[in-house]
Amino acid sequence: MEYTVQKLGQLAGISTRTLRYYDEIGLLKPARINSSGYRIYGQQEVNRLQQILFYRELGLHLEKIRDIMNDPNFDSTKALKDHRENLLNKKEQLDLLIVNVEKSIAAQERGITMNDQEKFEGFNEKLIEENEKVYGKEIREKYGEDAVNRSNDKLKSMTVQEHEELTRLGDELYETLGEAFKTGDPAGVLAQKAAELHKQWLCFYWDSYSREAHRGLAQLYVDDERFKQHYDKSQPGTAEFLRDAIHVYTSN
Amino acid sequence: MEYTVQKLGQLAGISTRTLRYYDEIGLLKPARINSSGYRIYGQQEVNRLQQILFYRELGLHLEKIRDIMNDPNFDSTKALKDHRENLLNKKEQLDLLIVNVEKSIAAQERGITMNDQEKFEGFNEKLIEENEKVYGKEIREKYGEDAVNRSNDKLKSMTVQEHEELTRLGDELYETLGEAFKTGDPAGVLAQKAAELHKQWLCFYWDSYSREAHRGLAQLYVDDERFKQHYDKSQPGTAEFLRDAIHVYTSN
DNA sequence: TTACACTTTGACGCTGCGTAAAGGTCAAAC
DNA sequence: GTTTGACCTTTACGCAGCGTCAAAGTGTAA
Repeated sequence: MEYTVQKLGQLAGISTRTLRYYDEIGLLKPARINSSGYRIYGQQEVNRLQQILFYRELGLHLEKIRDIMNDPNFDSTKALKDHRENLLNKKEQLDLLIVNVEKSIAAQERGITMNDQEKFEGFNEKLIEENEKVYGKEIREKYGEDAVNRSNDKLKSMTVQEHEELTRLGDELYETLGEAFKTGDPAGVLAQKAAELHKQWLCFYWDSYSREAHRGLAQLYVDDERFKQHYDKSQPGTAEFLRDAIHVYTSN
Repeated sequence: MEYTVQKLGQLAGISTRTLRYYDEIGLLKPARINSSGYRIYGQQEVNRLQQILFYRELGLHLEKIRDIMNDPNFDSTKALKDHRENLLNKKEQLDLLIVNVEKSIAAQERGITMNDQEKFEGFNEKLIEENEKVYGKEIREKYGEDAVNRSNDKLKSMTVQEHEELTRLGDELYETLGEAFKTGDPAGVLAQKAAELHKQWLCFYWDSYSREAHRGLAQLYVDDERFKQHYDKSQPGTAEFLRDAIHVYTSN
């Protein structure tokens, strides 16, 4: 039985392009070329193609398949075992990924519903009002009217995405800070990471950053009972710890 | 704080090429370009890059990320949920693949160790001897000396790969035949597939195929007790079933 | 001034084909 | 004999996400 590209393609359920490609890379050469240049495949090639597709379904790269099929000395069992290792690694990574994606979804759902634009637009306003009511006076005294106004403007003009990121950053800071606190070392890697995150978080509100202002705010967190309560919520002493970490951070 | 490509790359742990690519596709544009054409990134870009890398780690395509980040109305929770679906599908496929790879490894290990070339080289000889001893006389009588010799030559010159394929084909035939037998219909899809597999299996031994010879062999399977025992091993009546299936197969 | 590290744009390469484009071939129908 | 229409051929771009030259300009320290 002899086959042209299309017939063989139909038999095997693959495209003619695939067959020409396999010829090109030397994976499956036709039995012969007829006088018009047509590729002609025979029974052996059908068998070989079956074997190729078998390995392909197992997810092996074509180059690997070619190695296996061209060299009879090639240890195909070992190749399959290696391949299984790869797949298991992939699976592990994939599982991790899925867990992370689910965490992210949960984090987003714990927060605001992001696509509810109406609610959101009101939300920023409310956040500012709240801010004003609670901390407005002190901050205005400490940093001046202009800075606070600029900060509020920045908050108002924030997009949903930026706001989402801010929330995420806040969460990450909170978590990192919690971990860092357990180490007890404000100069440690984790604590310094927390300080860096805090800086980034700040940069959402401030249009200019200075070490002094950063330190000052850190001190405020300790001095002001309301800030302190926020940070000490789960682990008392966290506000002081953050201040110390920021102190170290701003000294470098 | 301002960053050039390399500084930002080091900060984020990515290459400068990646940053230029992200600029090119409009995913992350620098804050400004300096007089010499250098890309200069600011704090906002660092934040945005963090967000980008966050999504990238979750395995989202850059285009998707761009959509999410550029359009504040974009429902990122939905995007993540879609993405989770994709990942779960991938996981399912991957699990299937792993099972198949493991099956294949087991199948290979049930058979001969393929990379033991020495053993194998002897193996073909022994297979022929065995063949000769058991069936040689009848087959020679039925099909003539030449055909048998050609068949034996073919067997001897077989590569490890071809032999492996032959074994696999035999296994597949055996399984398919078992399934087909349960249906009880020699003209059914499964039985016809078994007949086709049997033909392919034959083509390893025969250098020319004819329907008549195929039928003749099928009849031999029923008439000869030793062949019959081989096929009837697990389900009595299989030899007759195969003969009937081949009869139908060779009539089309 | 020279060396050296850094930057730019431009372009090819990787996998496994899909998808034209531009042109020959073959069998059947007119 | 010719015209369809279904085949076949080679050539080549496109895809994702960069890695990796190459050629040429820029910044800075010795």
